[in-house]
Amino acid sequence: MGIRTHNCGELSKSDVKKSVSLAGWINSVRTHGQIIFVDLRDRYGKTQLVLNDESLLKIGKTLSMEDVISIEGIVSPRDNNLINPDLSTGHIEVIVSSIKVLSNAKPLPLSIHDREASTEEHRLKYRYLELRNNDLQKNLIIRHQTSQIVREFLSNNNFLEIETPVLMKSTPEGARDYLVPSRVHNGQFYALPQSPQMYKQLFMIAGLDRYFQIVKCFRDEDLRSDRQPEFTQIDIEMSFVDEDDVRNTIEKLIREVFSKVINVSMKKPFPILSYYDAIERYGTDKPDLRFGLEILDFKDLADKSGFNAFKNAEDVRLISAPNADFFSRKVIDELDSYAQSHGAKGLAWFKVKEGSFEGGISKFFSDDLQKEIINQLNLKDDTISFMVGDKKSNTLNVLGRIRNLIAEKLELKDNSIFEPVWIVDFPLFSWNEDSKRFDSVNHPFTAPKDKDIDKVLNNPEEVISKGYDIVINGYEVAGGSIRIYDNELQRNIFKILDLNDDEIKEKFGFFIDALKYGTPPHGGIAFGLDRLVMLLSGVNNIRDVIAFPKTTSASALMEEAPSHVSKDQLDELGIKVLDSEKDV
RNA sequence: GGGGUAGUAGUUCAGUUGGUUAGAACGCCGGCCUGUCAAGCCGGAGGUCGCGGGUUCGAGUCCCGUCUAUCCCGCCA
Repeated sequence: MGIRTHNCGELSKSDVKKSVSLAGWINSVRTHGQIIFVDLRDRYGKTQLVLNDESLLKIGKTLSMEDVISIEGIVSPRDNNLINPDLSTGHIEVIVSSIKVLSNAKPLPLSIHDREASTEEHRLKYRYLELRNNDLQKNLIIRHQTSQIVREFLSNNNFLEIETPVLMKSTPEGARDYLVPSRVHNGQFYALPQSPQMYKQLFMIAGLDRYFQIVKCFRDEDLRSDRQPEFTQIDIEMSFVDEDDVRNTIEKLIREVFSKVINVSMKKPFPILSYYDAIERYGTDKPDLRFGLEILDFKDLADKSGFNAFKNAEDVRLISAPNADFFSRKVIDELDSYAQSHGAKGLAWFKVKEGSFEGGISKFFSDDLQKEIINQLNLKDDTISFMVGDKKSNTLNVLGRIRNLIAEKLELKDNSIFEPVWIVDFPLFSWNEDSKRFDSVNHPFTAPKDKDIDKVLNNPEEVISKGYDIVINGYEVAGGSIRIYDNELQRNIFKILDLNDDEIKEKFGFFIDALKYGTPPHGGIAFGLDRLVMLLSGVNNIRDVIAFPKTTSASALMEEAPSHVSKDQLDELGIKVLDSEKDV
């Protein structure tokens, strides 16, 4: 017999009397003198071993948690009253005939079965131990399945998976680049890709027609619970398509993934919301549609009240939430300070009870005005309304955030529900007040709507783009656009972005050239695979779907990267480190 | 760069208005135990209270600084 004939999750009643060998980790040992029970664990499950022979008992007593052993034995049925319904193998146990300790384990620096019970610092330092945890393994399995289904679906639809360079040219647009020094060309640097954007468009120019890649991307910016310095994109590009073609293909892909990975069927077709409407109704371009709580315009009604702070404000918005009694003074204060931390001067409120206002700023509204408001905004009894008065961009932004916080507190965010929505009609440019010039909202290769092409040079702020994002439960899961395939239009876009001819040539020369030699209309999209897997796994932290994640300060605690390097290495690269305490 | 939270045994935590020898659970080591399944019972070992300074007769506890992790703002086309 080999080290193992079966794994620890597959033996059942039908295997009774079989002679088997198993191997795995000791999950627990229960000694009873003349009989010892051992739970043996591997990725597939747990199997109960029974030791009841003199020589085996002696070894059994020396076993401790996480030792690795192999055994040989006979599968035996359990009596009805001894069945463990919590185990897939709970109807049987293996009567051990021989046992071999393959490897002893020292006491572990963290608890494998209770991930919450350890600090993140420990979990990341001993990640290989944390990865023994069942939940974490489940997430990685979901990630694997997702990749597999994406590959299968796209391959079946004529997409080619093609690799692109990891060492590429630095283009100081957008995020900060990770740089790699060149030994051969001292003083020069490669950059790690923030995304393979230009390469995939070049594939279309090359006539490869449909491309995809599951690919690492790198951005040297500060991190968040859903951001890592290196992350994975499902990168997709197609030729001879318009926005509908891309959206239809991608919707099919998303439906396939959710249905095959977690058996969820999504609505058909996905709703489409314009950027403008998303901001007006939800205060964000990535709205969570699992709940309503839409933001309402309150300016005209507020002006009729005696509340001067609102009369002086450019804009007043209101959001109404159910379950008024839940909102105690304490909860309201918490929401208020959250609003203020995001730039609101304050968060006004009143409750609606039996047809009239109560608490907060109620006294500034006459009885007649209260009735008018309740009717016009359709405010229900037993609700609470929150209001912010400020510049329009602020009222919407703050209430958009308050909307999410309220939904969390009222537990309206059900992780088993998935509400996808396309966000479209983004502006092409946004004015950057700091640098006094226009930036691309998406990236500089995004095409404007055909009807807006004439406005590009004269009224850039009015131009709408052919961009689209897919948002699920408030997460931006994918974003993309139809690209510019006209050399002249691309040059004009660069002009609006305030890049002069020399800069264009220096940064994008090869790309502008490529557009001259016959470029098909094309467009694509890129998914954040990590965020997609977060949704599928029902976790809200990106580290839970990555095998070896970095910390918030972009360190790898296990292998201690980044690290100092030897002077010889630096000399070869022509690099001198300034103000460093240790150069090794 | 800014703000919040956390750091005490191998692990997770408790530790009162500053006061004797810093406790508990799990794990580890030893013993008992033939039906447990997070087994149970008895005993034992195990501590630079993140690090550095200060106040004090006396600091895990108060003050200052610093490091690390985490959440958020800025940032992330």
